[in-house]
Amino acid sequence: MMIGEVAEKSGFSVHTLRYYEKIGLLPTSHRDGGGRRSYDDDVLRWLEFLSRLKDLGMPIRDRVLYARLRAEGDSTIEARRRLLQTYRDALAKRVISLTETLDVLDAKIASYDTTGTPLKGPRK
Amino acid sequence: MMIGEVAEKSGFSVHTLRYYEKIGLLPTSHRDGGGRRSYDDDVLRWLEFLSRLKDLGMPIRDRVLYARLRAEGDSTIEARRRLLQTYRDALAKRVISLTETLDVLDAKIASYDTTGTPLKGPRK
DNA sequence: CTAAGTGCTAGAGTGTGCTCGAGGTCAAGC
DNA sequence: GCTTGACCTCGAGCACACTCTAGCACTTAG
Repeated sequence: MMIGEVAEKSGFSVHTLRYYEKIGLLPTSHRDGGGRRSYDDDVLRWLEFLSRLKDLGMPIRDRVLYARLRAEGDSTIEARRRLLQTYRDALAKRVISLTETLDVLDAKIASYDTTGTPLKGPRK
Repeated sequence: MMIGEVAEKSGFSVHTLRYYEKIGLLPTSHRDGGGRRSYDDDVLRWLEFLSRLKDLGMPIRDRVLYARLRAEGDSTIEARRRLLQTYRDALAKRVISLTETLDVLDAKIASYDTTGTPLKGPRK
């Protein structure tokens, strides 16, 4: 696969993929005869996982750290586990908080719908 | 209340509060004799709500828009409702997606924890 | 009376995470 | 053999949301 296809399948732009490689989120690409990057399917699973880490709010420097540990092999499994555990716990809290926010919004929207005036009691 | 107290109670910095006023997230403050901003308790509830909007990912532009509509009074209730509804729906999807991510992380962490079969599992 | 503390403005600076542009190479179809 | 389009590098630029600085004014405790 060339970079354009990876971009299309992963949802990251070509620019972003090259940027990710530069900062160490993606391993140094294998190149074809013409110097172009050549990828195999594994990269798509890795990008999907990276995308989840990004989405849950892991900053890029920790994603890079995780990628570096991963590249170092099995000896870093414990470090990776601890890193993921930290973000997992934060995420669990965040899901709870966002669920509360969802309730707050629903209440607010309901107050707009029923009374036409926010934060007042129920209509008689 | 002066700005420092609002900062302490709301969790926003003094700098941020002045910035929020400048861009229209907070109404133009009343000033005391010495030209200092003076707030009443309402501002804390408003800041808490703004904080939720921020937390759910509403960009500052739309928070400003919401604040502007709110300042314009009851005639904008329908517009505000629509705005909140949009973000509520996105948030509902996001909560689902983050819950999935939580499962993904838990599975991954569990695979790291299985010391029984040393690392023959999927290595993403 | 004075020093510490808090406040003020305008505007510049910062960190994050991309995003884009200039100027070029390379492979394939017509 | 030329055009088209995807790729390359390097580095600058951008959007967002603050965050901080300089230089000054005001208030309050001792």
